[in-house]
Amino acid sequence: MKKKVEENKIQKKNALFRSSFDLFLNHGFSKTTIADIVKRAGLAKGTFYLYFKDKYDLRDKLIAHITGELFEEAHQHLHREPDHPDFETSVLTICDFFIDRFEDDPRLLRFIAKNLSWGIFRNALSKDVPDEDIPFYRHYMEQMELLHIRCLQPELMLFTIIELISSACYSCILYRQPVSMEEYKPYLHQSILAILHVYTEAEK
Amino acid sequence: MKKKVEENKIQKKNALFRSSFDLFLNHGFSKTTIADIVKRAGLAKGTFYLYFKDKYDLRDKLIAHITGELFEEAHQHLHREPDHPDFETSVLTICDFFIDRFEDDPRLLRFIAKNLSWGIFRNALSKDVPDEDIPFYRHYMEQMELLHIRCLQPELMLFTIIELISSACYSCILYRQPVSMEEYKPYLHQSILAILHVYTEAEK
Amino acid sequence: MKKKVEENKIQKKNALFRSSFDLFLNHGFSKTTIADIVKRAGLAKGTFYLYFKDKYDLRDKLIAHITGELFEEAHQHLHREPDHPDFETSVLTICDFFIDRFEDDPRLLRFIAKNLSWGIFRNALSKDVPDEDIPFYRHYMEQMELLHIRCLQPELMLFTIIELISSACYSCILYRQPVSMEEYKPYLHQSILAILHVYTEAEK
Amino acid sequence: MKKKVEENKIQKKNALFRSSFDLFLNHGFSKTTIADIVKRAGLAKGTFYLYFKDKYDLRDKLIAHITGELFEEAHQHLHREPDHPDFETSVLTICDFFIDRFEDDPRLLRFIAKNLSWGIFRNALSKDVPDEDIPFYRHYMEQMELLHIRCLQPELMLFTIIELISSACYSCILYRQPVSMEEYKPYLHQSILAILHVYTEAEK
DNA sequence: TATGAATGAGATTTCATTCAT
DNA sequence: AATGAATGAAATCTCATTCAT
Repeated sequence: MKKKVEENKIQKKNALFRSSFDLFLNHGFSKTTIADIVKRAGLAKGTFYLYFKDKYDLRDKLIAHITGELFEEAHQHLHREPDHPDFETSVLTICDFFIDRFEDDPRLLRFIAKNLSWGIFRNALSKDVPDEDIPFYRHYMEQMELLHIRCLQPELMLFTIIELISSACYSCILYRQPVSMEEYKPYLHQSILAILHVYTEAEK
Repeated sequence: MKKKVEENKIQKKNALFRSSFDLFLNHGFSKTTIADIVKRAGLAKGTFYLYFKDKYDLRDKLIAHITGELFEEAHQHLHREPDHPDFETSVLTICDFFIDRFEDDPRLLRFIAKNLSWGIFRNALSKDVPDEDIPFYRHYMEQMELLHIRCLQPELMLFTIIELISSACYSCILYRQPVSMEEYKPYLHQSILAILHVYTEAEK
Repeated sequence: MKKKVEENKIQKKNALFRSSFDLFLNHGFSKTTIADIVKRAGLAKGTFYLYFKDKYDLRDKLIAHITGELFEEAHQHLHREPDHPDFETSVLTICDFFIDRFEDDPRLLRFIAKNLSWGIFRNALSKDVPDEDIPFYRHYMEQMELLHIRCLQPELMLFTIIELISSACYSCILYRQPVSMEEYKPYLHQSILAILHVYTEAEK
Repeated sequence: MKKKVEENKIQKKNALFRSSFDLFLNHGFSKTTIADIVKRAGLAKGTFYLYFKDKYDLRDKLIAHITGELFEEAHQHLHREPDHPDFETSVLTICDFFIDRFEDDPRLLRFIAKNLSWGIFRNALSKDVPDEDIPFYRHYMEQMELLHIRCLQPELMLFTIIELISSACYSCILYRQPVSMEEYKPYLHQSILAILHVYTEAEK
């Protein structure tokens, strides 16, 4: 019967995740109060403190959670492609996946972009996905090996590309500055390819 | 004698800028209260509201102010160079100027990076600097013309490079993630050059 | 044991009622601050907002509360009379009860008169007093029936008389304008009787 | 040339009257700030204090001013009637004049009713009207004499009637409580006539 | 006389956190 | 483990009044 209690706890935690996620997206982190979060989760105020130290603790754990899911989705998306695309195509496909995802829900973009650091990020990418085969980061590395791509600094390459994509999304999608994402996308693709070459060309 | 009043007002506004700048850098935006700001500026609480609507209004105006100054500095810095460098060298020089500036004062980096949007940015770059020669953006455009560089999307190019630099500074300088800036810099330079080519090569 | 919490809440609310009542009477509504109210009630500032939306909300609820009590007193007072007085005598008795009550505590008069509307009033009169005998208004109606008084508009009659009494009290007791209540009382009685006849004569 | 200065001062004072009148009616006394008043009057804040001690001083003077004008209007209105009406008809005519006036502008009613005392009132009625024949109160007395009406307490009679009318207007016009003014008016008329008789009958 | 920038006490309100139940 | 009433420090913002110009 102890299992039931354990399940119950996980349910409560998830309720708090879901509730705070909605509120952070809709009203922003600093305008969301703990009272709001527990109310929406249907729990009492005191209960919050049984699961999280404070609002910041919740936020950090939430971001890791969300980011992990997002890359998991990206990963699944790539798998759905019929053939084995080459590496460059794979990267651009994932880039476009993120763009579409963020255009669908710009609030998600705002929340993640304002709060993400490479540390949390890198962590989320390598996290063991329950009942799944391979986490994103390992997959990324294996792909390069498989395709005989020589890259001495694969992490720096990934970092550079991801930063480029997320900066661009933030500015072009949320503010349409300096141009809309539709207009910027061809240039973004070119820039990404150029960066790929920077990191792989020399080693070929 | 009306001038004296006007001067006085400018002094007060600047006092609030300086005071809030220090506090935002040292304790962060949300932990800085208006009481702190006016106290340090040596003014009364009500005075704050004669100059700014609220803390957010102050922040936005402060960021535009600071960013403008920063690019002004970058501009001056480039002028100080002995010879006429080529365009690529100019860009890398400015990149390194920002890196140095932010390594000197990471708090400045943190404050700006979390709050800057390309909109404010672009504005700050083109703002008429009183009693000054040329704002940064105009200078940038003129340089390209002078050096016979063909670039159909100079603004997108600038945007891409600046986003790349600021993302990299944020992550490498503030968190040393994924690596230190010292380690990342050569790759950053290469990426910047690659992007320059994306935007100029085709038109040559 | 949940009852204890519930009781405690009622006590707190009453403490706020009592404390604000004293302060409103002694210093007036607008000069009384919430800080004053909670201090006197021995509670924390935040506690106030658990019970009332703001000072205005408290005032309205307090007035209804007080008015209800006042009519309850009047009701009790009438019952204490030895014999069954006729209707006219009853009305004058109640009139004099109010006059005495307000001369005893003119601050009460000032507070109520400035803030009472017939809406709140009417509400307070008929409010179901839990575990109490009969609210004033119902008693008033029953009395008329009992005494075979025909009155097609009993509410308008009551309204007219009460307004006359409260206006007179306000002016004569608080400001002795145009004359003292002692001097005005006989005329007030005559006016009340005249009004009673207006509403009942035609139907005889 | 001194006259010009004097005129200027009167103009400013009137500007403050007009501005505060509008604001008190529209937003209520306590929600109107001195800043609002001077802004609308097109004057500087300091100027306010050259004419009034504070907001309360302004309010009291304004009320007297308004009330005087109102009775002046009522007076004019009565004069416009073709024939010499008898006294009772005159009183009901004036009653209806006030009702119409207040139904036209209920905000005026609210402002006056909340702030008027018989003292200010009586004063306003007797004030020497510039360039006019007789102030209201004197006219009222003369009328009774003229019509051979014996009334030992004319002021108490006037007081009682006016209180009755203003209470009724306040409740029936502003809140339609207990009924609309349209519905209440016949009863109000009857009550007024009954009161007239109380004060005059005995002396006939 | 007129101005309006400056004041700063003080009002309202919020909210993370605690703790008795 | 769960609750939610209570806390009270602290934050924002208002506004009557003053006073140097």
